[in-house]
Amino acid sequence: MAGTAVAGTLDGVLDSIIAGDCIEVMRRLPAASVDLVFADPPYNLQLKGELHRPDNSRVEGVTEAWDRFAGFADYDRFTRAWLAEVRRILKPHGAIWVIGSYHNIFRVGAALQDAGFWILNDVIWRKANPMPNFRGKRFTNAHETLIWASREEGARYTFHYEALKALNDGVQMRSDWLLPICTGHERIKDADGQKAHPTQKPEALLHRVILATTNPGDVVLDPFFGTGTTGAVARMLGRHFIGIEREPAYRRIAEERIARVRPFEAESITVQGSKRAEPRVAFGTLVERGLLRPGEELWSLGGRHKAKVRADGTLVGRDVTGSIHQVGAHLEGAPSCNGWTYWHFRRDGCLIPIDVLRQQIRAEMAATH
Amino acid sequence: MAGTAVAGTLDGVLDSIIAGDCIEVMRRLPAASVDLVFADPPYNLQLKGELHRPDNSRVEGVTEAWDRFAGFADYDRFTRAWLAEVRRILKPHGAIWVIGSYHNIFRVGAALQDAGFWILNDVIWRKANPMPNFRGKRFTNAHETLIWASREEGARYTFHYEALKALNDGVQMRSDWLLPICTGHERIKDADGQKAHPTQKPEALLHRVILATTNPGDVVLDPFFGTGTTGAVARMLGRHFIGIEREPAYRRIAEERIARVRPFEAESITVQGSKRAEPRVAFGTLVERGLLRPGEELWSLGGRHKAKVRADGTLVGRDVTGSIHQVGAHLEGAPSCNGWTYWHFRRDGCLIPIDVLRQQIRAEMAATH
DNA sequence: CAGGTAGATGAATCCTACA
DNA sequence: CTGTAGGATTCATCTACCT
Repeated sequence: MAGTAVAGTLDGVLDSIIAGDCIEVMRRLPAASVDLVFADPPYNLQLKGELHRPDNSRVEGVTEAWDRFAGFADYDRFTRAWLAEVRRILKPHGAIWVIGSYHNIFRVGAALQDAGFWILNDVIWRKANPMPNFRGKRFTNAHETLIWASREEGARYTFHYEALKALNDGVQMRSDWLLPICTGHERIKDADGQKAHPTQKPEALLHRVILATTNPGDVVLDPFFGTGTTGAVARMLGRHFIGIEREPAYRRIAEERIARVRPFEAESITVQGSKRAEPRVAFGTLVERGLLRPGEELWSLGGRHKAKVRADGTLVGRDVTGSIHQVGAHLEGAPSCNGWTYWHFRRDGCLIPIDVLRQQIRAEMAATH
Repeated sequence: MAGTAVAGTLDGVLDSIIAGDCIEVMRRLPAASVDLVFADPPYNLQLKGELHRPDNSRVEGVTEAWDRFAGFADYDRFTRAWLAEVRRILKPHGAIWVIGSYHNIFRVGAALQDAGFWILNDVIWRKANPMPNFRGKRFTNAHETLIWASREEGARYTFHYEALKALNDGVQMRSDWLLPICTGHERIKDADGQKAHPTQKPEALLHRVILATTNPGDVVLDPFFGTGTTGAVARMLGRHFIGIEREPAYRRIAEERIARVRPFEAESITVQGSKRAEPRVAFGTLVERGLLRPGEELWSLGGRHKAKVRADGTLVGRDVTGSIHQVGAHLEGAPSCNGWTYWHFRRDGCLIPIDVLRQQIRAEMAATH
């Protein structure tokens, strides 16, 4: 399946994985020959020591040599070099997607703009099940960023607006996508049962990208092919792919994986819409949005108890502080308490359950789903 | 309310709006004097076919290609200049938030890193009610990006982890925040009923930023103050603010707006505390005070291991002697161990964590304080 | 087989006071 | 400054195994 580059045409490399460094390989590919590039470059994570979960198990970080750079300047040189080759081999109406995290995406985005690409959207992959922040020192890093750009300003590009709208229950697809990370059977393991690649992307992500921004028969090139998610999904969806990958182990896995793919089957499969029953609303949200004021008093069901709202969404009652549920339970001497129906706020002399405010927020959220 | 900068201290500018260009104004402010900077810089770039310089003057009479290059270079110079001043006036343990869209955020992020700031998170503001993409040519641009960065790698920074967790109904706050855009009564209109500022940010967004990353009494500076959302929320939450704004019309609106703000009472802005902040209690204290007797046996979590208390507050286990943490870690073969939750003592046939005794000591300490 | 529980794991820039 | 040691810290999901 490994192919050889041929000047002028893509004969011999279509639907194959080319061995080698992506910059050198792309140099041998003909100009203006590729419809879409999907790139998942090294993130330059700069991990220092070890990290342990609260249960003392060790977190397996990305320690591979391919993610090590001397510094930002080194990383920038690398980025600008591969982007220049991408721009050369892209057709005039072609486009690029790049995925990254805060470690690298700002540098990639600036380099894209400097190279003359024209950003069409940045898209947020919201991870349904991200790894938590174990030490409680930052926000859960729960997303990654994709940039979608055309070859230059004003260039035509492919975008299947209606298909994406259909995929999104009939409303316009937004720039934030909720998708689970790649786990379970989809995650490729090696002979030892260890993950074969540290950063395998979910097929659902590539499904959406390729469906939205290519036509059947188009050529999709991935310069950091890894275990071949891009190739597998391209093949499923009836697109051609070209993979470039340095590591023989990754190439072998990708080849076997793609050989098992049955094209067109995916098109008949309805997409997975992860529907949540009732979106959870934090009580703190009511405070943040000004529906309740910090310092405002809430009355219990029956009016026997009072508590004061704090800015972080906790309550202060007599001798007790905590969530609306905790404070309610404590004041009632009950094992548990539904704070949403227990607590009431006063408006125009009437006591109104705070659950009314939750319904209001849910209505807004439903509009965005 | 407009203040005058004073070398060495912030006297005279605290809780005021300074007129002028933010770079020049910051130059007159003392170094290492500000706890937090929140910046909503101009996006600047090629909106509706017009090109603006950072000072908002129109760029005219240049070719498009030259324009674009000049545009980015100009914007970068401007960005790096104001970031350099921010870095100078920030306290060593201070931090910065910047908000932007794909037009500018990649350049800002790269400039932050180049200036030596250390990115802690990028945070996605998911707009509950974004403007749809009317032409159906792209994804609905439904988010903006914020970058949170400390002054340099390894610097301490303020983060009220527990408060944010409380605000999010007891689970860790993620990096994607769903909040409505600024509309309705919150949106400030001018005499004509037109919106007074094109990009007024919602107070809920600032509420979360300021609550999470400052302490009451801290100084929050906003170099692109606009109609003063940062100042209004800072005042509500018992923080000081410094605004910098060029446009007299915006300054006037902001002053009136902030004058109307009623700060929340002090009790309501104290947030859920962290265990880290509680006074340290030595295990030996429990022995000294007779809560545990020398020679008494402790059982591990799960009951598999035993150890004996010594008079000096160390433990003796199988083949090991040391602190409650060291002995626990050794017996479990773990890199570390919290002895307070690991070890249990026996009372009336029940195993009780020794942490209960620590709570008892802390309560006594609080009462006598 | 259904149902419940325990264990594993994911692109991570993940501590800090005190000697 | 560095080194040492106290002790604080996790969510959603999938697999394996047990009753």
